[in-house]
Amino acid sequence: MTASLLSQLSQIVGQAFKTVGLDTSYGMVVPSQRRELGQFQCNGALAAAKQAKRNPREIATEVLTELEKTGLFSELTLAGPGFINIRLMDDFLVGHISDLAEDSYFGCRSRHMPMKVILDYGGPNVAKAMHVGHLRATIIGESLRRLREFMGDTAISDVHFGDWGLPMGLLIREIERRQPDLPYFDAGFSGPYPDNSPVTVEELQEIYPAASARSKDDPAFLESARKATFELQKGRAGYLALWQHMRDVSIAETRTDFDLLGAHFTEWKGEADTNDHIPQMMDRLAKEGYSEVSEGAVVINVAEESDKKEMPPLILEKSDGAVMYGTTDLATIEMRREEHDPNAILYIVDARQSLHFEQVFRAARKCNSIGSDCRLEHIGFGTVNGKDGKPLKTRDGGVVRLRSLIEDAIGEARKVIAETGMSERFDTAELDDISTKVGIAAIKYADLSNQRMSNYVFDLERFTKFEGRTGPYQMYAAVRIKSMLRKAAEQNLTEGRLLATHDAERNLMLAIAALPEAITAAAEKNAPNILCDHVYNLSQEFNSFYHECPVLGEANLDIRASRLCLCGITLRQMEKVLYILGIDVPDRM
RNA sequence: GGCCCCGUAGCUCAGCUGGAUAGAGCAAUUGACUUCUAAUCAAUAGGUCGCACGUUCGAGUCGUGCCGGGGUCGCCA
Repeated sequence: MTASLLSQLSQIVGQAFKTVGLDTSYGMVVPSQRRELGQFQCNGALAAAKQAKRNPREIATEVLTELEKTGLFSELTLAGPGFINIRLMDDFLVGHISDLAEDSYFGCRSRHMPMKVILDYGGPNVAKAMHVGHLRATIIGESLRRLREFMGDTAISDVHFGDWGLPMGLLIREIERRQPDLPYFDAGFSGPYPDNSPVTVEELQEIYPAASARSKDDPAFLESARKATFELQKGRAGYLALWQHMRDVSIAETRTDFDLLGAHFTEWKGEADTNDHIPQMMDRLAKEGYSEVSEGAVVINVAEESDKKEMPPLILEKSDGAVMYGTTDLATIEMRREEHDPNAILYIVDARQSLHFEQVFRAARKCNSIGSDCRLEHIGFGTVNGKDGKPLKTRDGGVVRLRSLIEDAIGEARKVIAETGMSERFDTAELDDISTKVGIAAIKYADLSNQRMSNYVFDLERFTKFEGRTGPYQMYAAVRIKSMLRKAAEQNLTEGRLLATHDAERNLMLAIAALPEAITAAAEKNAPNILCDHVYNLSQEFNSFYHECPVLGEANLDIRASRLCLCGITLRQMEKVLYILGIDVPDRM
């Protein structure tokens, strides 16, 4: 496996520092901020000077002398207070890219210790249509899952269905209020219950808001819903049967959304799956003295002496006997430990739930629900806002459904595609396919390219402009390569040994070589926007290359074969990174 | 009020462990299509990095304090 270009260079420069009596860590090399001065730079002489109390330029000069001996660099200069600017010999660069071409992971796995990671994202709820709030969780979560797989980790993704709290009681009572004759509410009914759901998912989506509203101005109704929730959790047969129906139709509905967004889950578990585990967990926590009764509820005190902020206890059992999502979250951690023994559990959930997760994580540590070697991390994200800067709403103030968001994007894409005159070239089926891919890519790239924690403005017109920093721009670059390679194949042209004959080629190679650092940084910070930056640079360098360097029409056969090879590796990397971002590239557009 | 997140070009946003002249995209201006897809490329212009102190040879980046926006703070998820 090939080490990344930067790590190789850092090692070489580090060795030079060592030779002149300084620590190798000063040899860290980064891409140059000023391309006209070099391809890479090392600022270590400044830091070393501080430490050794010496003149930085003096140190840099000594290092330069060592580096010149290697014969790997075509240009080495000392600039400013002690910056070392570096340009590589073409052979070195070309050799490195040739090595990468042999590695389907472009050197990204070379220093990574594979681990087992559980990603918890998506988080749809029974009866509620998926809405804007689920967009980021799904897009970011899926991207992080693909990133993990790319790095060689075992990635387990769990949709963690919201199917066990008070909303279930509200639904049961509201349905009973409307259809009291259904057998589910008759405690004496001995079954069997009907095979078909008494409610459709569309009905549920109307019933839930109605029930929720009713609970707010009818305390008796709320009370009865609490009781129903409790009874459901205790296993009342009729309620369970009705719940199962509601859950089934809701899951079926969410699958459509997840399919559209390309989200893949290895597990379709939910809060309810913890129900059998909860009693023994509660027993243990009580017996070992972790939980206590406070104001009629069973809680775990998670405040610590050193806390500057207020830290409310985690409530495991409400005074009415029902459990809460903190309870199921804690139980889920224990069950995941037993089933998977993961190295990390990542929760891709709205940043507003950070307090909740801090409570749960503290409780899990305190109660030894999970080993200290397992990372627990809340990967929060900001809200999706409208043009007014406030969370996105429909015109009449309602919740924006995820489906309509996606459909709007595809519609917008279709419109722009029609304007380009593409309808002349492709048939309806292909146009549909391209519109879908473009629309989804527009949404995803716009979402992922923002820093996770920031809120962003959802502006379809801007996302689908197809100019500049958008998903479609990247797709377009990839499609151009595909088209060229197709033509090359038709003409029986073949790839050949890589050469560097033009700066546009060198710059493209440098962009390709930068992937490992982008992958590492993206994984460390759980930040897909770093990959968006990378693929954007790659597309830009390719487009420059495309304009300046003819490929198929190149007269020199060695250069032509080399350029074909470079196009091939560019496309392979582009498609891989776009795949991690969840973006599919059509063959033509 | 406590705590968390955000504040960078007219707009939308990047900025890695503190380094040279703070970067992209959109919008504006100018050039490049008989040419491998112009959904592209090349160039110009645009800035008191919210404010003030502090640490440092050096701060958008680190520390403290303010200001502005958003979020959150015990039986919803």
